[in-house]
Amino acid sequence: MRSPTTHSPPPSVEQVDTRQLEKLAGYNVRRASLAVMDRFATHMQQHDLKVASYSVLSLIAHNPGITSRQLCATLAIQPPNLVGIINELDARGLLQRLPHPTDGRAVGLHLTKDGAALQARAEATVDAMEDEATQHLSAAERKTLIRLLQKIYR
Amino acid sequence: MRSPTTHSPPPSVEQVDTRQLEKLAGYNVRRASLAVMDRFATHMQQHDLKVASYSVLSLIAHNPGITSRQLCATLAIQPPNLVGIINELDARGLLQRLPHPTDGRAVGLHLTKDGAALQARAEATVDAMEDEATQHLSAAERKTLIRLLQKIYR
DNA sequence: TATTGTTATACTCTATAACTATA
DNA sequence: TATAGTTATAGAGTATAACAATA
Repeated sequence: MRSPTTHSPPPSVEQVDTRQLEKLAGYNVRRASLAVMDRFATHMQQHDLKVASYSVLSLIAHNPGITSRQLCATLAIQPPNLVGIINELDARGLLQRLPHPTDGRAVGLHLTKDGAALQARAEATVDAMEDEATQHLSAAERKTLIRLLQKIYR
Repeated sequence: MRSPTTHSPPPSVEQVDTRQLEKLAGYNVRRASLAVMDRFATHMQQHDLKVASYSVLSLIAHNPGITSRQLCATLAIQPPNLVGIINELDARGLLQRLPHPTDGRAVGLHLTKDGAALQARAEATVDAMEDEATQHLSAAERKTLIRLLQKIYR
């Protein structure tokens, strides 16, 4: 109690009470996302890749011939924001643009030999990082977490 | 190898294979965060609040006299980026800056009557939204999700 | 000497409008 | 008329450096 009789000064806070925010799933998802993205970005530096660049590289690797439009829809990226990513990967000789077999407007994206090699190295880094990020989770918990998250955004 | 005799066209993709990304906890956390933040922003529009503004308002409500520095540390915001948020809430008459009882450099933040009223309304909106966002989750699943997320970012 | 709050500033990420060429 | 890819541009959000006042 802070001096009952004499004119008390405005209160100050020592320990911040965050219970109101921390009981929100949204707040926790947001904080976890910030932590994960930060770790992701740090680990991708060794490959000179941004988080988005890795996602694009990975999707092309597993979907040879994928189009820009498909990448945008899958990753929720706006088309104008994908152009720079693709151009940079192209300039680094990591991917190839080939004419689409049936649609003359579209371009099929493929990894070059260098692109495939970098993608494989980056994927190995990501797998190791994933283990690190979820080191406090059991395999079952990790699986549960992913299942519950997909219930939110799908 | 590029077809020596028949010259086949480059392959195209119909259904995009996202299994490689979706097995990553980080990817799912990120996607869920985007979905949640989008919903949050939409719902806060009716109160003319950004996501960050709501967090600040909520923390002041539950921690009268909290300082800018404490807000920054709690919400992982850089001090220069908090200034604008505080100034706007102040200009709207939602908060009051009172001298800190023991530290002459610091300022204690408090909600005005209007600020407290708006915060209460916004909190009710957030609670309703939280129910909507996790409507596909049982109460137990929601609790589990929060626990697992905190294992990642804490 | 360190810390609180602030200004100025820059960098990244994301969003919108409008064009071109094909369908 | 609609769609794929692109350009230019604007707006958020976030980051660093440096300052005045106070500890």
